Amino acid sequence: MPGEFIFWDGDAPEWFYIIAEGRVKVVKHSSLGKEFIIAFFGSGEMFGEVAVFEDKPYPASAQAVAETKVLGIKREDFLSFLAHRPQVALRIISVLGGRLRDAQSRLKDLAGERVEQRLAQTLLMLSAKLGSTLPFTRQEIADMAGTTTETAIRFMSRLKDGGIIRSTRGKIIILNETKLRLLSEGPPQV
Amino acid sequence: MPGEFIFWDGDAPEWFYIIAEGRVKVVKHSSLGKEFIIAFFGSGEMFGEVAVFEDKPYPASAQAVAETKVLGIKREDFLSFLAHRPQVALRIISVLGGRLRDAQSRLKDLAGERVEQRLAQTLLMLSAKLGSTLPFTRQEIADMAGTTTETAIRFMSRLKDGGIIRSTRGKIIILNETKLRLLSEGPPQV
DNA sequence: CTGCTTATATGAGCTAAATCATTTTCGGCA
DNA sequence: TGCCGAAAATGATTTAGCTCATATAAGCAG
Repeated sequence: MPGEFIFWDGDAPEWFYIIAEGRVKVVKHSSLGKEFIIAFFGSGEMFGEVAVFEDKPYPASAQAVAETKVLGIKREDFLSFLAHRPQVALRIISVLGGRLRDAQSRLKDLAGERVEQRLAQTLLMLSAKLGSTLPFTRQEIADMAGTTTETAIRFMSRLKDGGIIRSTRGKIIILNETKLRLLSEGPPQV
Repeated sequence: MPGEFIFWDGDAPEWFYIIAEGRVKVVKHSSLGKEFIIAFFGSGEMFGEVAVFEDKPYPASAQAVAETKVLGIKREDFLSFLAHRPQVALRIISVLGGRLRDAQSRLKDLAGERVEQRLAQTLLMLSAKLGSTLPFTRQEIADMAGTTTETAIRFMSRLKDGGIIRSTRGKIIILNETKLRLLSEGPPQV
């Protein structure tokens, strides 16, 4: 069900999940309860692996966004399966590597770039994954970029005025990826 | 040699590295050239894996900090070695998982916590890895926490006054981890 | 159609932290 | 021993973006 939690930050990692259908967001909360969206996952993607492979509590919570069906695999079953399937293991290494790369790139952005660029980056990242129509509210975008809803709204309004995006409630359509990329690359250099 | 680069952001990933001796930092630069330190690695640790497993350019640069000896393994050699060593592959999955967990936790901090907490977090993370004596300048700490040198210095001065740390040039000794942990967990809740 | 909820929009301060500027301290080395 | 470059310290000022407050609009249920 939408809004339903699949696991909570801190739970013991019994299961490892693959999404059969629907969409899941993985979130962490700051000390003041502010939500930060680590990632969205869709059909065919796995999540909860970090906890499973390390046998430590889930480091974040997973929440269904749409009507979602997930496939849960028991930790031990999966590990023993993997032990005899080096090719699958390599595949997983590659997926983890990709996620690590993403995370590190976002780290740099959060640490060193300003909100506008982070927001632009976030939109680009999403469009690379999902295409030019993004089913997200400004609030969700803000929670991914590490800013506030108001700031995200203001930025998006400017993008709209500039003809870079179009949008309806809860949906953003990217019209001009090139311009967006320019914005993401820094202040209009003098 | 100290300062020497082992690879640069954007290079093709020929090699995968293990540190025989010394210390290496992995850094990324923001659009304005500001440095962000993704991680420090010491003896026995591997780096450069992300690029190797995905066969994409290195997403960051690696720079020797001290006199350092690294062991380079050719990408293909390592991959074919792994294909027959599921146990090693599992081990690598676990290392990557740990790094991903770290990165995501830092993401949340950068997005949602204030500098003081991020700095405290950074010190705690380092001390968990290296013990209570940390061989870093305030500048390096700042570059890891995503803040400025001045802000890091001011914070450290306060920690010193509070008896939480002691320090000599280029070195920080944590005296009271408990208090530091309190600081990292948020504003002195009312 | 009518109301109700949630998203989007916009203005006006306010504040944490960056920036800029100077000064002091430290440690290695000529 | 005294000099020099890097690290640390500290003050003054500025500003990006957060907060708070209020308003409009869009979708959905009854």
